[in-house]
Amino acid sequence: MALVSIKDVAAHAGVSPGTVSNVLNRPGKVAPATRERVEAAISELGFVRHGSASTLRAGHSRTIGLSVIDIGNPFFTEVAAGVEDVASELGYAVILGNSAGSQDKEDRNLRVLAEHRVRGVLITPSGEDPGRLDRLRERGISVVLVDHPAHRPDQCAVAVDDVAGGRAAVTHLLAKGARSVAYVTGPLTIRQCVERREGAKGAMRAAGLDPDDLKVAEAATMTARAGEKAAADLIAGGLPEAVFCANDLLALGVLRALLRAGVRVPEDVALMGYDDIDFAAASTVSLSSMRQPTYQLGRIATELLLDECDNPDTHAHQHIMFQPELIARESTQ
Amino acid sequence: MALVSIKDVAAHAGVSPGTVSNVLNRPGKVAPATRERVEAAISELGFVRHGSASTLRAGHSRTIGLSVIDIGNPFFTEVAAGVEDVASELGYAVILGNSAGSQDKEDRNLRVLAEHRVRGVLITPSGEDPGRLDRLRERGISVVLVDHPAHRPDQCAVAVDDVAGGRAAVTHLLAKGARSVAYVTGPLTIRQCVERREGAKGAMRAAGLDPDDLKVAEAATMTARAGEKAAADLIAGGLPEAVFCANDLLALGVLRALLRAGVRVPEDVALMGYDDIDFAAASTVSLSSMRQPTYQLGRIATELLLDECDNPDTHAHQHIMFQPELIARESTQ
DNA sequence: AGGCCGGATAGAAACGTTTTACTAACCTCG
DNA sequence: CGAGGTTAGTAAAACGTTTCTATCCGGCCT
Repeated sequence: MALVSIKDVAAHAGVSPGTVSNVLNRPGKVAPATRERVEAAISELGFVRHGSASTLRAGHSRTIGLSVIDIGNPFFTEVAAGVEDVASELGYAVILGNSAGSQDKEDRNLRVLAEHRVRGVLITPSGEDPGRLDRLRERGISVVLVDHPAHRPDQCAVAVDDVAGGRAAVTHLLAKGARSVAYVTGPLTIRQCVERREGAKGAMRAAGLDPDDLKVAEAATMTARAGEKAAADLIAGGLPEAVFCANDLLALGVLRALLRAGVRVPEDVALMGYDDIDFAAASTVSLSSMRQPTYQLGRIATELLLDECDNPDTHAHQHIMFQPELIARESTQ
Repeated sequence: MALVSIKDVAAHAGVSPGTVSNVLNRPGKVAPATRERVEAAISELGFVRHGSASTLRAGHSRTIGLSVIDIGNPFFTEVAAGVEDVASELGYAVILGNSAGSQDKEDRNLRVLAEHRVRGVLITPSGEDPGRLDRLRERGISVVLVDHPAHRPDQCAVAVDDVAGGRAAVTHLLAKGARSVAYVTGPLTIRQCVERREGAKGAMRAAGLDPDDLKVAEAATMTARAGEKAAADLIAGGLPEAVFCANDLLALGVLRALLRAGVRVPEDVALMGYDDIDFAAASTVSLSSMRQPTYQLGRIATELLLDECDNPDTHAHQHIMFQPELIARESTQ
């Protein structure tokens, strides 16, 4: 169990521990001959640097945190893939936190990240409490918001315009002839849900309809199962001509419930999702959706975060806002 | 930036640092009055323990590693959700590694985990080289295999019987009347792909067919896109009466390509996937599949790992093998 | 030739915990 | 009433790095 330390390497190579450290961190500062000797010793002894000791002394780690709302949602999975790719390219480890929509769980996760002295945190916040994130910043942990606009100017954020997305979706539904529209949403504590609703209302207003006629059905979670339940309520309460869902998971659930109830899509009810996850195109009735640059969201957020960490002087905070893209498929033919 | 340390807390509470440490780690060992004083100081000063210092001194961390083959695959996502839930319940952080099917990337990830002195590693190995895992064990890092049988007796593993799964799937296809079967697989470096193929051949043998008549199409990755490509080859080479895919992602791709080519499923070709991801039931033609206890796989593997870490004396290594379950849907009607 | 300079390395301190003696005070009981 | 045991807390060492300062040495300049 007595693992080989930098001292053992030093002894084996006939140099001081400081020199080994230099080989590891500033190879330029050490004479080629010595460097080779040390490198030989390292591989001979199978030395692996003790990350905690390094973090402790250096004051910062090569680890970042990623906190998402639902790791089961392909949207976040794809974000995570982008994050993981960049982090791994730059030698950073990623600690994953799944808030499952609960502020408590998110707080617990952030605490764990703080204890680990992560270099920075990528987060899609579940609520609207910037205070907790400010506390991280006070501790020297950079924060980049993912799929969320910036809370403050001196902060990076990568987002997609959800109001525009909601507007485009419902405009599309109305253009297909629908006069009554329902909005199946996740918890209205989630910003994305609220903004997509505002966009939807805007579209109705623009079409000369009363935005308050948008029938809103709030599901407890943004999952297919919750979508099925919401659709049942919708069916019971009288069906609209079109349904806009806050994400594709909900939409797939709604679709399943509608078809089971003998409702034809899109003939009886037009249906739109959001996110354009891979499975939207493959579903029973292929699903119209709003596409977002998901993988890019993860990549860019991570690049911004690591730039902020590694080049604090030259780093310029950025607020990036992508525009979503409408993908029309069978469900709104 | 000078964060508050255990010494500051000690000074503020009028005790020694050792006592603060005891409050943190063995609250029973310190008198209630003192404990309260220390706890007050902790929250007053906003103290957060420095995980690296703790890891360094204590010799072990409260972090585990999770290395999967493809975080974009809902199968692994669900495993990850199970892992994350258990870890978070027990106060462990999870470092995520995505090997993307590459041994190199997996090696890099394992190295990062070793540097972090993680307590243990959960891994679905991409190849068949137990040596690298043994090296982790030599460094005192427990390893639990996920969705993979044990390499050795003194090791925990949680797996699902892939041979049985392949056999059940093809038996089902043959029972539906198919005489010719194709197997669309991912890289044959992946054990699951090989074993499901063996099961498939076994089913053919049992039905009095020549197992070598199983037409095997190997896709480069286990994604829907690769499945589409494989299906194109299949169509070009003459269609079998049934197609068995090594996972649902491939199957969804095959389905898409077949339908686009005007092939009816299941009338012209019966189709089976594997994993029973949520989207299998929602696809254009709902997909028959082999269900695995995915979330449980993650939960149980993590419980075994943390038991091995926290109770090394009483821990009994276990090799758990689940049986998959056939879910018949439209695609094999 | 003596002083100086700069490059290469050694040596030691420090990072924030945990843990191992160790002490002091108090109790118990013969 | 004192020996022995228990409890509560202290002080100091240790974990494995990084980093700062100091030292050494060879060569160059005047």
